[in-house]
Amino acid sequence: MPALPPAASLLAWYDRHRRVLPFRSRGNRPDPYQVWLSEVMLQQTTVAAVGPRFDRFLARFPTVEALASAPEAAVMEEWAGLGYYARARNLHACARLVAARGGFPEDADGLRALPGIGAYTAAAVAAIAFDQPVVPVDGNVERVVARLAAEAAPLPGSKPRLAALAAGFMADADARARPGDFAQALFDLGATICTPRAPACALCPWREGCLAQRQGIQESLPAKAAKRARPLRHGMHFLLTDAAGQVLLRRRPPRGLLGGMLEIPGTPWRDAPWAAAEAAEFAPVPGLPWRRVPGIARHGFTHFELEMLLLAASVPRLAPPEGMEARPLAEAAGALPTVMRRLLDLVR
DNA sequence: AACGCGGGGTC
DNA sequence: GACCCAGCGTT
Repeated sequence: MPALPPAASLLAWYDRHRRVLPFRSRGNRPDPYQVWLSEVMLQQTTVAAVGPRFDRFLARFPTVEALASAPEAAVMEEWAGLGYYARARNLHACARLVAARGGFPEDADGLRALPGIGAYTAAAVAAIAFDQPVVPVDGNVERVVARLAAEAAPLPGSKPRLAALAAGFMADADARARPGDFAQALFDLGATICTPRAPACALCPWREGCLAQRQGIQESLPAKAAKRARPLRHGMHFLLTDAAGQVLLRRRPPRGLLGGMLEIPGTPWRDAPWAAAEAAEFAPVPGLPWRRVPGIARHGFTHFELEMLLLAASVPRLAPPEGMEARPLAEAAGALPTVMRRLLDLVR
């Protein structure tokens, strides 16, 4: 293992340059509920996207007990637009377990056993909320450590080695004295100095100890395995409204893509485009005179691109079939995932 | 170990 | 466009 630079240099930099963030406590002791909630929201989600949503979520569910006693549909609706909806389902399940046991476990192993909490989140909550001497390893930390050590092996294969290197920081007494600050200092360094492109090495408190910077290869690290191309899929959807301005929505199956979220009824998403005639069998109400809404709604998912066409019809009064519900069109967007909002954009 | 799982910011 | 983000659960 190469020598790691001193934690004291990073902590001194952090004390001068730390970011002020909505979900980061100011001086007072952090609330474990708020730390946990922010860490789950921040999984694969940018700080800018989480900021306003964290405040809104906290206003609606101020404590873990309030979240535990809420209906799951209310939690899913509050999460709408944030993506990775399994997070919301696991968040709710986790809140119930924590409320039942009277509080969060205070060590990483105990946290790791809860739904939606993996190695990263367990370490982050343990360090930030409970001062446990652990180093959470997220994308920022992987990048910082890969550069410090000039680790040439590509991700994700190099994950175990980078995690082992990061864990080595807790041998430094200065890091061990302030585990929460040290973790957040690593995040801030990765977000503002040791960035994926064009890192600001001239401003880095660890410049002297960075092997990649010394070799001039920092911009090429961490190496990553090539990704597969995303295929294009097609769908046709049915916007059924009534005279009272209600729109017909359907609840998706509880697991899988957009699991548990509301949607605008439609065909399955497949490789080949749909013709209106063959899509008709998927219409929520048979025999209506569907008319094509001009335009194509496009949306990108993690592993495929989607193009959707929209058909519209109206009835005097909606009578939702089993598994569906009617909502005022004006408020439907707030309850729908972004991919479905793209369809509503077509009728505006 | 590989894959499924959203959406948006940024260059 | 391509990359990446305070990753997790399943297989």
